[in-house]
Amino acid sequence: MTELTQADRLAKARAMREAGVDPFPARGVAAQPIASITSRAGSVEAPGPAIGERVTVAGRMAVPRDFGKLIFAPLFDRTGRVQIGFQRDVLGDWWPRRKWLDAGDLIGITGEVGRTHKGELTIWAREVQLLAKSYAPPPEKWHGLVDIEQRYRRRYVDLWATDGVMEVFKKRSKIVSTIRRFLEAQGYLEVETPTLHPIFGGAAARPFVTHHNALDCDFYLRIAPELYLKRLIVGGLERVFEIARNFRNEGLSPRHNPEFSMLELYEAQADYRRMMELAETMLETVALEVNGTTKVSFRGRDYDLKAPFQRVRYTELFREHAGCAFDDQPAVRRRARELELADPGNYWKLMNDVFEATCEEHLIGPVFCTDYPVAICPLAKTNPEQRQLAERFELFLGGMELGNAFSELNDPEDQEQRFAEQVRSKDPEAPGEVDIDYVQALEYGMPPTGGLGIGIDRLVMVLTGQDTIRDVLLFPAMRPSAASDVAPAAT
RNA sequence: GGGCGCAUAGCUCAGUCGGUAGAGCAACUGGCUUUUAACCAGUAGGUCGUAGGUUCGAUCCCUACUGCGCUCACCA
Repeated sequence: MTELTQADRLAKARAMREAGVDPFPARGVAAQPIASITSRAGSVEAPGPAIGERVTVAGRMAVPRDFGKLIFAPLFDRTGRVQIGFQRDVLGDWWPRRKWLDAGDLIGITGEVGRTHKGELTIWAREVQLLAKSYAPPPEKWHGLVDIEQRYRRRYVDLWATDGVMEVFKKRSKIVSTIRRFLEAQGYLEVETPTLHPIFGGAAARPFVTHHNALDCDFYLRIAPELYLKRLIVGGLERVFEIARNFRNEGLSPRHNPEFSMLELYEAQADYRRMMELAETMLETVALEVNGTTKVSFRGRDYDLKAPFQRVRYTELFREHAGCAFDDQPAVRRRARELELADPGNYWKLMNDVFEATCEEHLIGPVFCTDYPVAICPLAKTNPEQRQLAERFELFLGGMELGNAFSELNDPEDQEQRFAEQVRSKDPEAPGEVDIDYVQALEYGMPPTGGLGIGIDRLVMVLTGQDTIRDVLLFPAMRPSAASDVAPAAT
């Protein structure tokens, strides 16, 4: 036992066992969802069909209000909350056992649906069953869990103790399932590709490294599923998607968690224009499905996810806000010095730093920023009309990158050269060796393909109005708790 | 990694210009059959994050450490 257990609760459990009652019985009760009862009960003026009905509910009991011979206590399950009324004159033999119950206990109640004098919907208990004793007391009833660290560390408490938390995660689940249905309806196949990668690629990020004992070699936790999914396009699956957990060894921020979920999809015969349409239609559909509206409020600003989204060219945005052409090297370098940007040692990286410093704040959106300089797009096809540009876009909302897409580069020779260039750069975020296996896949022929990535966590942030990524992750990354906080080993 | 801030009862917080601490809720005892942050009376509960230092004396002042929050940096 840990310091969370309260002696009086433990003592009650022992008293129960002595009386032949198991505080942790093997089986639960067949209970109806509370919401199914409250929704049928109607109003005080027009009581619905549930009134008078005998029902069984199960859930966690909140703090009881004790009147001596009458006790009221709220009970809640995953669907809702209802008041339970315990009466001495109804409960008979069970009545003395009421003292065994504490706030936070999991109980099952069978009783009649009714109302109090004040009209509150109440289930008047006839049978009470303790389903599991709660040794640790719930958080303070009015303030709830306010310590942010504790909220994340003890999400299992936060989910029911903090208003709105469960709602966010239910919505997250609905967002993901809506995306699956949307893509399946378009003939997409959901696939799973490796998380352990011998070479990291498909994005620019520092990887986590791990070791496989039997093979005695290092693996990287994937930073993106991209290169495996495109192998499947070579394999002829033609339309694939994966909702992949990616791992990037980077700092934490309100927008970054070291492990995060990314939707990536690839479609043969498509290009980045089709990906734009797919992205905006998908977001519009998901918003309507989970929120009933395309309007969202995020970080104090209102947005409309109704398709089509605005489109703006990277190069035009650059000229407008950076004040020079993206390929005017002397001017861009001058601008970078004015902005006091550190020189990354590579012109195109510097140029993109200037872009981020001057343009991203203007990408309120939802907006597609299109036609990136090809030099910063190692996996995207060159625009046939403008050889300096790639067929690529990023989707922004509120200055935050939500998505990234391009017409996939399928020329193996070109791809090999771009990989080789990355390796030469010695950039810690670029792979250390050319992914020959991927180049070989392209040598068999990959059809013209459009690919799209959407950050699921960030999309959930937008659709649920949460400011930080940690509020849409059930268990956000945190430093392991200090030894003193860890429960001592069982004795 | 840098800066700023926080750490006191199970929870939420107050407090001590340096003399080892209080409230509300939760708990416990008693009362109450219509409350909904129930109420009334009483009881109990704290190595004041950890380790040093200054001091007659530290929860308070100083230093370091640990954890967390905000922020900057990092982050396609």
